[in-house]
Amino acid sequence: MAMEAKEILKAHIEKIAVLTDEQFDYLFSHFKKQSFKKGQAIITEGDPVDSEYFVISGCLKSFFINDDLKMFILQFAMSTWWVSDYNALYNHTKATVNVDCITDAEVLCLSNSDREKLCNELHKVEHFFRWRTNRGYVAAQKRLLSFMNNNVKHRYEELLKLYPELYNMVPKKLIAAYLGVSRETLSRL
Amino acid sequence: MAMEAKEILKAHIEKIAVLTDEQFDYLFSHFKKQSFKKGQAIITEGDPVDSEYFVISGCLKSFFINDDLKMFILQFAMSTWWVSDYNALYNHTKATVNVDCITDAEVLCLSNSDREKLCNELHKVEHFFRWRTNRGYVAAQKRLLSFMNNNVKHRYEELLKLYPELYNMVPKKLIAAYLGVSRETLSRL
DNA sequence: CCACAAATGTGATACAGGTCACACAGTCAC
DNA sequence: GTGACTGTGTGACCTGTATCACATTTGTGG
Repeated sequence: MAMEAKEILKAHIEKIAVLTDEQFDYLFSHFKKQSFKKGQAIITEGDPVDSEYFVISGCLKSFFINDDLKMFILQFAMSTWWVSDYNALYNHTKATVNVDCITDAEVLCLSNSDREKLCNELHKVEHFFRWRTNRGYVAAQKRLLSFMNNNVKHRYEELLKLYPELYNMVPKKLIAAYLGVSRETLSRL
Repeated sequence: MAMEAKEILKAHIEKIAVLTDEQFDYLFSHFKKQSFKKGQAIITEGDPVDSEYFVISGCLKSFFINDDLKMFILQFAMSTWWVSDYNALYNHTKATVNVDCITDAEVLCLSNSDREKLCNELHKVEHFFRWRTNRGYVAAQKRLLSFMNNNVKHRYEELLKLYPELYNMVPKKLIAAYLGVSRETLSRL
């Protein structure tokens, strides 16, 4: 099972940066495997954030709660996705975003300082993380455009086409919180 | 004037990555200075995209036109901002996003292949570009949250607080296109 | 298997923002 | 200066979505 996590991370990184076995083992030695139960919190608003998480199995969400206690979901995270409060992580501030588990989950935890150390020591690792953020940036821009351009129904269908597994895995009210509409409106399709 | 552009880029990069003079000169030799007139297009939908642009002076916008010919602004870009159609640039596809000039502008143009070459040759350059995209990613997430959480008036005030110079520099209908509302609604505050 | 909680569906109503139409001011070319 | 074009304000009306209220279904722990 520990082997499986290692293989998943290795396959994920190899698509972008080819590391020797020693390099990868060294990289991997900085990740801590953690298991969480459904509903458990991983990052809580107001706490300091010092790590990011690579999902092995299960489904997490990162979300924001506003003053009216309304929840907005920034991201669902499934196997091979990375998740954290990146604003807090990069700027060393307290979390404004929460991360918790929609299902039981296994993750690999990497601290910010270890990531920076590894990026500094291994050029190829820095290359990997540059690529990863590039992808995240492009995805965020696309989502922004979809928000401005498309109505709720269109965005809902888009989401389900991209991630059909969400339909059964997560409650509709969370999907509504991702789309930025009320659960009642989503229910009426 | 060519000197000025070089100084602006140098100061911008130095905040993150300390290069020797030779390294910076080498880096800089890959940038092409270009001047554009107000209204001129830099990236046009449907064309291939092979460069990104670092703004020295003036104001650009990147925007998307939907099927109903409605315009949505992804980003305004002023001095020291980077702009391109990053989706097309990274994935070698045709542009779906346009970039043009709101005012006369001077930019430094860097091709995708030169950036990748430089990132590969100089670890510190790769570090710089990783940092840059990290910032863009965090900004995009913040904007997404603001879109979901705040009404138009709030977002308008937020934008003007962050970039007061926009109020006089760009027409209100472009600000409306950035906020994702009609110009009439913006006009009524 | 029961009991309670969570999730989901649906009606009635309110309101923010879209759309269309028109007025008027500012800018620019000639 | 005149005419054309762009930018901006404002009224009237329409529509999508939020909100509140309640009913119904599904899930879960004991």
